[in-house]
Amino acid sequence: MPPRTEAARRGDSTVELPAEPTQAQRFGKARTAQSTALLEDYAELIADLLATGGEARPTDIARRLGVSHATAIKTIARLKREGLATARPYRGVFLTEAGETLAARVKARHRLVVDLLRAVGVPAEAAEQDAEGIEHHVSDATLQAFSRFLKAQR
Amino acid sequence: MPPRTEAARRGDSTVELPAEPTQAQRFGKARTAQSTALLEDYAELIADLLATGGEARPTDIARRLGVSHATAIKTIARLKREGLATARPYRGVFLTEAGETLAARVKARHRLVVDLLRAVGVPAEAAEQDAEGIEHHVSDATLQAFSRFLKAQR
DNA sequence: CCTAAAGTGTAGCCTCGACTACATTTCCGG
DNA sequence: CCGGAAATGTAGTCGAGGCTACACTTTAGG
Repeated sequence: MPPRTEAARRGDSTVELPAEPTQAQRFGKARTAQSTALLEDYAELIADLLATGGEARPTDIARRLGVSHATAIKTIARLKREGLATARPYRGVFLTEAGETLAARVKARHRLVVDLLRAVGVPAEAAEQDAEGIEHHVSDATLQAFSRFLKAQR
Repeated sequence: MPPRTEAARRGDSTVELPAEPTQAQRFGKARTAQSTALLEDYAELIADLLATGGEARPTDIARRLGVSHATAIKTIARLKREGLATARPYRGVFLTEAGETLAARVKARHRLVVDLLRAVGVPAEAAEQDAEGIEHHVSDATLQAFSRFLKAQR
């Protein structure tokens, strides 16, 4: 039936491990998180630009994220498709209710992650850098734990 | 020259923020980390399969990661291109020296991340789940901080 | 007021990572 | 010893997220 691999033919153990659908699910979730990560970053950045500068222009967004303006515009189109932002040609980008909510949640989460990293002794610059990647993979349960931990520290 | 956006025309602040190439770099790094994440997962899993079962077959890898076997095979091809693994048709997958090294590093990092999450009070299941996504974004500096923190705790 | 520069948008191309569908190889069991 | 099931490999497609190149608006400033 199934071909044996070289290793198996060499006479190695070939112990039968009990199924791991769990691990598959974990990887799947991590992959999914990845797909929403970009939208979260955009929402957060747009909210920030609107708050501090009053306007969110594709070029500014592109510069802040380090991508070309064309890429930014395409992603903004995706934000619109997902109902997170509105934008009319040559008139800047704005967030919908849903977009604002997401941005607020993402911002709070970012701060919490950075604070926790700092609390366990991670240097400031590394904390900021790593948080950028980490934040998108932190579940609510973990977030709550972070919050509790920080409260206990102080 | 530059068109003003709707918000700016509405008379909002438009404060001039001093450049942020820093943020762009951070996002860029986070994106790069993402591209190596998959290879790290594969290397770690292959090492695990070889250690516990003596063989690493594309189908097993696919099942453990929750993807189709075609996807697994394509990624294995990429591992070969990157010099991390070797594999001959119908003969199983093996790691090169570089692949083994990577796998060992990834495995140690994974454990450290999980341990730290547990140490700050994250429930076991959430820690395992989140670590799967987080681990790929943890820098060496952060890793060292984690290690120090855990040592101090005990 | 009218032009040119900056910003905006569009089109086309690339790679990755995932999929389905189909072809090929291996080797177990009758 | 050979037929078929399971594993393996190949081809083609898709969307996301990048890019460059080119076309079109807008508006500051002479």
